[in-house]
Amino acid sequence: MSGKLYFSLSTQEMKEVTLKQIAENLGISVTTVSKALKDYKDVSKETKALVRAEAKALNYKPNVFAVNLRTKESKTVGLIIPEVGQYFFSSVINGIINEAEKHGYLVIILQSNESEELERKQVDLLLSKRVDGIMMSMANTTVAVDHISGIKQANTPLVMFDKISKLIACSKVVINDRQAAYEATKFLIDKGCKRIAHFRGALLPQNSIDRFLGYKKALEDHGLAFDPKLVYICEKVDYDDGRAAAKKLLADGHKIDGLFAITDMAATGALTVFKENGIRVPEDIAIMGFSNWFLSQAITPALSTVDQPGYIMGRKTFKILRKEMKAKKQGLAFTPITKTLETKIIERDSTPK
Amino acid sequence: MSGKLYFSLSTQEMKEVTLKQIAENLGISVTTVSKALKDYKDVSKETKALVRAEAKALNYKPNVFAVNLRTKESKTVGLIIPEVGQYFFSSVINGIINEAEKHGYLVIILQSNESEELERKQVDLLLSKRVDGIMMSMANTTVAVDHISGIKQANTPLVMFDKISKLIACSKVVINDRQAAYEATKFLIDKGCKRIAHFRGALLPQNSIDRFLGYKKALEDHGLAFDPKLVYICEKVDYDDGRAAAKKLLADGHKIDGLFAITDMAATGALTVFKENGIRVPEDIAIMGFSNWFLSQAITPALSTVDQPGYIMGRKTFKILRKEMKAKKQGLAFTPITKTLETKIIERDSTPK
DNA sequence: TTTGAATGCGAAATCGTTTTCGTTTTTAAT
DNA sequence: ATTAAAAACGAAAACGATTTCGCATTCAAA
Repeated sequence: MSGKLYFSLSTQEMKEVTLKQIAENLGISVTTVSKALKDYKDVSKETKALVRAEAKALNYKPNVFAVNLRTKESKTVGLIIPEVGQYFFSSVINGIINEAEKHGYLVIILQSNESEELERKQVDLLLSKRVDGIMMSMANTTVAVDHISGIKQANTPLVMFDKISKLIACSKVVINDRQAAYEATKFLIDKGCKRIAHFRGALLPQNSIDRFLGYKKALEDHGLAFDPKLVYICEKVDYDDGRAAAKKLLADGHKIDGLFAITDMAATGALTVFKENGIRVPEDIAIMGFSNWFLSQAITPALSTVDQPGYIMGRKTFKILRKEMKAKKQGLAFTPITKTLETKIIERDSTPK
Repeated sequence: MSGKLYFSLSTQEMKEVTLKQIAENLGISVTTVSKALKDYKDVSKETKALVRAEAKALNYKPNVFAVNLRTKESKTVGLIIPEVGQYFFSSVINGIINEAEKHGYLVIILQSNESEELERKQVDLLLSKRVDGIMMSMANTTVAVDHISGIKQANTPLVMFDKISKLIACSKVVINDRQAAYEATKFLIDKGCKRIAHFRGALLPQNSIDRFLGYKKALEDHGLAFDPKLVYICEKVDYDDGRAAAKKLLADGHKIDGLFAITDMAATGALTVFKENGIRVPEDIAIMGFSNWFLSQAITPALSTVDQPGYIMGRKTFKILRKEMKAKKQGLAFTPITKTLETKIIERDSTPK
């Protein structure tokens, strides 16, 4: 496999193929070459054919850097999420990437790791990269949102999803967290639960608040007393948080017969703790999760939960962003759209039949 | 909140701040402004201060499109993986993004969905976007690899990880799948297993082959007969595949006392099927998974497995890519590096003590 | 044959930075 | 006062594509 056997130009000396190159080869102007490739009507059929053939022969690829500069767009969009590793977000990413690719857009992904400071940096980064649009779901810790309104001020299309801020006037794709939580809690009540605990998320994010409010309202609407002592906070809403909260609940000596956890992960954590303590699920305590995480059916007992359509949310988010980018390009005004996606209760074995 | 209360320029009329703008305001040349901002030594302290102040005042941000065109680099790298949703890959992504951001690089993520055709398109896309480098893990179905060697031919730095091809001369970050599988199997043997089944991955990917070979070798080295009938294929190596394979194994009537599955997901699927059929784990059948997926400790019994360091793999992958990008920039030659990461056995409850 | 409109092509200006070379000015040395 | 060296600045040419004009042809109609 000696290198000498192969025809190869040193990478140093091989020049990129440019419009100029093609023009020279054909003895015509760069202008005409450009127009021919873009199918302008003031170029003859014959010339077009010639140019295309030559372009193909030389394997011409337009220099995006130059195109970007001229057209002022990059066909690239940015996405800021708290964490790639959270299953819900990875399914959103999935939807976004697939939809974006379909329309020739590439996606730059950044994660805030739930930090407002990082989130700010990332907005700056994306803006300075001059992406054509930004999609984001806020970090839990974000309180001030001026960096987000900064996106709009920079005249960059923006769509928020899942963790949104009511203070920002932009398009949004969400679920009705309050209603979904209400229904999940009501589902437990309908199954006969009388004392239902809630593992909520951090204090700040809107959906954490909304799910809590839905839970509370459901209790009140059905004649059950709301007891703030039965509400535990899961900062990171993950498995370990769920375990910790469950241990605390047990240590506090509260007698409950139902639990509504803000995520399937937290619910799973609680489930294992209950099992370890000889508490039967669903006989002693019924559990409702939230998200329909793909493995909630794999644990024992399989988790009843609320289906939160991440993939669809991702696709919808990009679709709306694209609308806004299009409008901007055409100099048209764009009125923000808010899309609320449907959720539905998934009944499995962690709630009584 | 009437708009009239605010000072605001219509987005149409507000011009971007450019070097020219600053130069005019200060009555100096664009050249000097550019140099001042880049801290050239042939600009006086005073002028630099002036320029910086003005730049700050106008909130000047360099136009990356122009910078890209001049410098021929985008400070953006591409990443192609089979699926974002697979936990192992999402932890790799995590490592890559964090490391990249640290050095001012942004990451464009594309997923092949295990399709060679898509993978080809994506390589093309990334190349035409002129990313500074590419990181990739191959799709299961990829056989021809000319599109991958095309990356090197385009003189674009490339690092492959996890699912690599031996046919490509590029840097690689991997684990020793064969050895890890050998150790996992040996672990089962040491626990007393005599008839060990293997749920392998698809036929093509190298790591699927290697894990199978490690399994086989371990059997042979320890006086156990290798029985091809005990090897089942899990095409997508996920939960459902694991369930399907386990059902098939049971239906085939094979008596086994151990199972080594190619992923924790497949192992979990098998585990649930065994439990459903009254088979005790680990008493009747011991199970070893692979990857140390974060929830393998949440299922019952907690899964013994092989820890595969995804996050570290991601970081290392980007680090090597950066070395290569640096070398290219300086016109230096670069010799591909292959880094093999350590794995380790994690003992939990799906194997006997 | 002349006029008018099509039709086909290209020169040149942009997009906003970077960088190479000069040119000018200042400073230090003789 | 003269000269050499150093310091500070700018003109202009890239980078590669897009697009607006204007200038030639060609062709059909009168």
